[in-house]
Amino acid sequence: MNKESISRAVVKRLPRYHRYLGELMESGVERISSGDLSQRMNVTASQIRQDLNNFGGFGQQGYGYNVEYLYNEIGKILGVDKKHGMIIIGAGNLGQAIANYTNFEKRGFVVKGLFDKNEALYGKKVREIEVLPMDKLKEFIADNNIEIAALTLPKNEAVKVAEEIVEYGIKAIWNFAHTDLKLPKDIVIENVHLSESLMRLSYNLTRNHL
Amino acid sequence: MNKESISRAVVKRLPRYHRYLGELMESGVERISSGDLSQRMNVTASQIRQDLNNFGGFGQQGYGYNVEYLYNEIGKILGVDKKHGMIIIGAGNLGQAIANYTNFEKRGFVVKGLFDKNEALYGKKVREIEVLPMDKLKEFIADNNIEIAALTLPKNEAVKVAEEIVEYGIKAIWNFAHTDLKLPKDIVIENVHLSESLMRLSYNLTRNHL
DNA sequence: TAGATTGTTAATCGATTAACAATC
DNA sequence: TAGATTGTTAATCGATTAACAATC
Repeated sequence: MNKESISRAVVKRLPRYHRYLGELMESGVERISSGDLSQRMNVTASQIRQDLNNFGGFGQQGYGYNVEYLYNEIGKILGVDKKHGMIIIGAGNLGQAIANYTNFEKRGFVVKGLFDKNEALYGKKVREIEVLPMDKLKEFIADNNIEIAALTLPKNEAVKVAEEIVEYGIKAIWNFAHTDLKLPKDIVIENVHLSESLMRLSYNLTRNHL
Repeated sequence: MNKESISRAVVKRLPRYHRYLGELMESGVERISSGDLSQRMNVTASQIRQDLNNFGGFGQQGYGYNVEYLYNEIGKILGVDKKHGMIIIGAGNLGQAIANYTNFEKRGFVVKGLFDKNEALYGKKVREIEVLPMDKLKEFIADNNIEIAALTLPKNEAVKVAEEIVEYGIKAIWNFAHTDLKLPKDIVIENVHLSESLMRLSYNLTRNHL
């Protein structure tokens, strides 16, 4: 029932608008024009207005945008107005880092479980979250209304585990493994490929200093 | 002295080509055509050929591309044929996760130091890397030929530390803090904004299930 | 040689920017 | 009301895809 799909480029920018608006709110700014925001964010005012108008007219001529209202509206578009149950599979440093990062919780992403195949970690707690064995995955996902799984484990394991948890009803995968997952197309996959990020940095570093 | 600059879109794809070619090499494949590679990577053959021809003609008509040769050439373009000295500032879970990830080392990114303001961590070692106090930064960067700093600390601290280390000669920043750094334009900044990534996931999850 | 596949030019598509009428 | 600034259409720019001659 969605009109027509929004371009990836626009979606990619939305969280950044959200962040800037949040900061403006914190510093007590009530209204902002696209021109003003464009300068702070280092983009064009035209782009801001075009982006927002994909979702509706949030501003008012002669006034600009109400910061708090726009923040909340973008929050709704991004789905951070609702709680999302999340688990982390792979309780190594990276998995623990994510489990510890309470800012995700503020945006509605609630880490409810941490899984690992290493028995030595069972019972260990990160904040209030206990490390559980992999054979508890099915039950846990069903019982705790888990939509999202962060995969912080080696690529071979990630591929297998991904297929498994999709069976169990996981709707979205936050993939930190260095591989592309092939899953049914209604499953949302968001990749965080750190080595690719580092290689882009390296490219720019190399080009800069010719 | 560089001809004309390569578009961001192309640069973004290069590491992924590199990864696929590496995997092909591992499985003993010697040559590959753009058509074949395009199917594996789920992109068009035309795009692959266009992308590669930004940097030169690496293929041969009627044959395709030699996998190992192309892998190495893209490696050179990305600068992973050379060693790059790196430090990590912020020795929390995320900093330690990166320090522990030996795959970066394989691609030439050598983590030489780990810094934190928390005295309790001094002397602690992650692999062979010792946690050092912040007031050793200047000396360490100069003495160890450090080009890259990964910033894995809270945003307020990240902003200050970034300015400081640029003074000390850091050339590129791998920024994990949830803020945009404003630095001289010859400094390379590669952002990894995990909460923005999670919000994009959330957007797609929300749109999917209307 | 004939077949395959590149390198590259041309055509298409999509995203960004500019411009301005609508309107608060 | 006059000034400011949006929402939106039109113009430009850039990136992707298609097509094909060159050539191994």
